[in-house]
Amino acid sequence: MDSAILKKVHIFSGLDEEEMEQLCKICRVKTFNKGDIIFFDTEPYLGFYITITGLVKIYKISKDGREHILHLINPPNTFAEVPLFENLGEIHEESYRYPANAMALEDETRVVLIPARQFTELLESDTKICIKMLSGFARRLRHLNHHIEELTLKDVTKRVAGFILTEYNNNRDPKSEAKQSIKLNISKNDLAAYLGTIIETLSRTFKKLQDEDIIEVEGKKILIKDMKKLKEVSK
Amino acid sequence: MDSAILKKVHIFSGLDEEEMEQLCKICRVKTFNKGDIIFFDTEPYLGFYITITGLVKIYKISKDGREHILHLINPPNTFAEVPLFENLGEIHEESYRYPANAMALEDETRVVLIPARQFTELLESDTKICIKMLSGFARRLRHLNHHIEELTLKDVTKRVAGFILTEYNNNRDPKSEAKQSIKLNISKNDLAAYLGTIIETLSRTFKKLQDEDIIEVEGKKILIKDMKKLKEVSK
DNA sequence: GGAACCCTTTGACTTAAGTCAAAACCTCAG
DNA sequence: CTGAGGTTTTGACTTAAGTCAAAGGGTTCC
Repeated sequence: MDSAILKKVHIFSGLDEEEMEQLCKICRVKTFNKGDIIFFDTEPYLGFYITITGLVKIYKISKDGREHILHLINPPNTFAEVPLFENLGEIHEESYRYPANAMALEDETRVVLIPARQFTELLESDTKICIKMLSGFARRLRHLNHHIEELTLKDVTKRVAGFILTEYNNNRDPKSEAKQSIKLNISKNDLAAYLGTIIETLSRTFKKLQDEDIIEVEGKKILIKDMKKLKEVSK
Repeated sequence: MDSAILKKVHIFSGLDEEEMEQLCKICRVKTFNKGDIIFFDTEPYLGFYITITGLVKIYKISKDGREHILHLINPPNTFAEVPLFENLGEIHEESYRYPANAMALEDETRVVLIPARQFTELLESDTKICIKMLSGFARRLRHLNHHIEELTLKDVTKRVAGFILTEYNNNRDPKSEAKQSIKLNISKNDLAAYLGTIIETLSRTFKKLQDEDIIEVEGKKILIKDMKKLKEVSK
């Protein structure tokens, strides 16, 4: 596989040519279509993944069938690395499983599998990767803490407003000119599961924000009509 | 300070005598009483902490004054290490703050401050510490994921039951003989904040579980009367 | 074009959990 | 012992959000 892609992945950005080549040798590329399962939480752990194109959701299903999305992984990013370090002894045991489910949300979602054993060896020989990995984990921890804060201390309206704002800040949309808008790349059902609610409530919340002239929803496009009010309502 | 204490901390367990001594030189011990603030989220980041004795809560306050507890840190464990790796460039800037508040929950809570700059240098020279640190982060990530799952997919009753069970499994109580019981080391108010609810709801939930003969609450002691039902109700 | 399908919205209803306020309980200092 | 403080429980009420069911709307594929 092409090493140029791996270079874009944060944790590998410090590797030299030789290390890169070694890495390329051990990893396998897979392509998925929308709705395909990358792994279930019942499968033995093989290693972690890197997204190259497309979108991946990491999610759990409750006993009564409700789904909650823990992460949405955009390329180029890693997922399922946590088990690598969790119980250093048990990692090669058959009973060691993935901690959640992963599904491709777009067609042509391409991911790279980095097998656990080989990668661990690479890690042990390179502090730089370790520190990059630590920084990746740190960011994810921050994100999860933020997510918990949102879920426990804020109601759905605040969460929706907050989501629109971070989404807007993350991709100061080059496509839609100077317009203050965002484009959802996931279904509303998935968005609801990510925000810890259900689609009906999400729908009503959008309507409420629309009635108050704060946003305007046209399918997957959300126009921010009153940034000040939106910020106010998200707090 | 005494290096024997630091050795018990997981991430330092692999250090040799010399490294240990170096570490001891740079760190500072502080003692707090119940209710004392260790740091606010408004303070500039100095470094991370290790608990030696006592109990520490890491928490956030919402705009309307509600509190949510992100972690309860028992000795010997670290906290506030995440900022170390988050934005490697900005760490020494004055504007770099702690991400949440930390408060001692018991008298004689002793913690060690490990200053950021010196520790980073140590890290760069030692893969073993890095990997230990990674494993610590991994465990915390797992914990947070689990916490999110609980908060979004389960109601308060299930969360309370789940809390009792994990608490019971974590300290198969040597003090109370063969009895199936746990002892809360935090106030019910704090427990409520940790479970993402409020004290009234927690109180009612305890009562409900009591009425169903599943547990018995006597102040800070909780007796498990029907383990099977408790497990059932936690799912 | 239209049938089949999925995704989303809307409405009516239920329920879990939060709010507010008062009472009960606990414990510790004087 | 007593009273002031905090903590916990209880009760009556409100409300946000979930459930269930039906109707719209848009896409795709023969």
